[in-house]
Amino acid sequence: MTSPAAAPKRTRIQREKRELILEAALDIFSTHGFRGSTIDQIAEAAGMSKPNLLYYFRRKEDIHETLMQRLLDTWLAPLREFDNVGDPLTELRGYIRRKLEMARDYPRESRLFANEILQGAPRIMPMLEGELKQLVDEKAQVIKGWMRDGKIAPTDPWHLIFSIWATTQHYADFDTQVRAVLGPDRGSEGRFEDAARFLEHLFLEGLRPR
Amino acid sequence: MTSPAAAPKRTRIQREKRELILEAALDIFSTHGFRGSTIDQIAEAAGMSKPNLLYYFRRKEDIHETLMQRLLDTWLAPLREFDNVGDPLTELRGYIRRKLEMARDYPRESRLFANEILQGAPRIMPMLEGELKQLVDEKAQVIKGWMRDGKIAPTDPWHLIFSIWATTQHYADFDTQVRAVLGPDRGSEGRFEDAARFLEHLFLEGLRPR
DNA sequence: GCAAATTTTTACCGAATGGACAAACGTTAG
DNA sequence: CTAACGTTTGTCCATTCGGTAAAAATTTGC
Repeated sequence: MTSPAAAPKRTRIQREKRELILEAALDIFSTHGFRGSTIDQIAEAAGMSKPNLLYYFRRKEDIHETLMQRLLDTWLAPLREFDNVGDPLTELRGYIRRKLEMARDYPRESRLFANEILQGAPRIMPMLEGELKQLVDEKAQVIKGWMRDGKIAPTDPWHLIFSIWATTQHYADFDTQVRAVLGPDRGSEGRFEDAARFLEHLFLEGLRPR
Repeated sequence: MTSPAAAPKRTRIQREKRELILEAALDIFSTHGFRGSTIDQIAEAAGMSKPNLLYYFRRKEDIHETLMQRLLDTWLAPLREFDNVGDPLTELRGYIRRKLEMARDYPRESRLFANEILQGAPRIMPMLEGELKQLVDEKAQVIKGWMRDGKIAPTDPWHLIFSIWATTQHYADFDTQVRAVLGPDRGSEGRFEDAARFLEHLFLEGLRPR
């Protein structure tokens, strides 16, 4: 991305306050989107004045950009791990579970990403067409190999990956709807376990009775 | 919702221009969200001046509300249709296909809805907890019946419905990402058919080889 | 064809927003 | 202790935003 030529050399306070701001901004951006969020909102959530915040990040966009860069690093980690070693079905089950855990533990990151994509990915399109596509194509080949070897049913590996993303991230991005439909009876822990069990069944066995 | 006590009695021009505005607003709102969209943007997209637009809709929120009401009517239609008659697996396959067709034919509506949910559903929460929950609970019972009868594998009907929503709407909401990853080789028609074939396989057979 | 009703334009307003700037205040190294 | 540096605050500004008011232009019903 940006060349790390200029070393940032930050003070203790700068490091702490920047973290505070990013934490607050993640809250705000992930629920209101970039344009829907104001610097004032973020500043208030971070417990400081707007000019103070602007001392640490010169522009609103800088905050969003920093957040986005961090997000992408961690976001693709599960897919990178996803490897050829071990039993294919176990590997897939593990990937689904890790993605679901991320939706549970980092819902704001998921929503930040969803917002960006919904708006046409204006800031990360190059990354989607480059790094992401490359990674997905690579993993799709791994899956294709499994299919050729008869280890998993032959079908489209790209759409398989999409469907894993869709089903797991749904629990972060559409959390509001999921909660509203399920009602308050079942706490978030129970919801997570139910979802994990269901998705495992869906991806491994499908719905046709055996 | 709001009592239709006051008959709207609109002129021809009002009917036409309101449609024009709603059409333009759907474009804008679905990609920028409510707060991220401006009246000016919508007015320009509709080919008229801001004050002129405000002659037809007094407030920005009125446009969004009208759009939302229409959306919800058509959005749940496939789930309403989804009935007890006929073979369960056929019924499910039909529902998935209809939802996927909606994602293909009405992606803006899907994104409008996604935006609303992402932001915590501030304007439609009552509908989610009322009408939607009721409908889903009802259909979940139908599915449960099928499971009891051994017509489909026993699993969680609520999460089954979520997973159908997630996988199908993904092709509208994350279209940008899907296109970026698949590349330009395969046109939208091909993408749709691939997705339909894959989802049918996933939901009916799962991935374990037989 | 014309009066009444409807539609469009022009000009404007107050509030919110992203951001600049310098003065005041704290912290820290020597 | 103090000078240098880092941090915070108060004030201000230009722009954009949602929305209003009234005049001008157009359409419609008779």
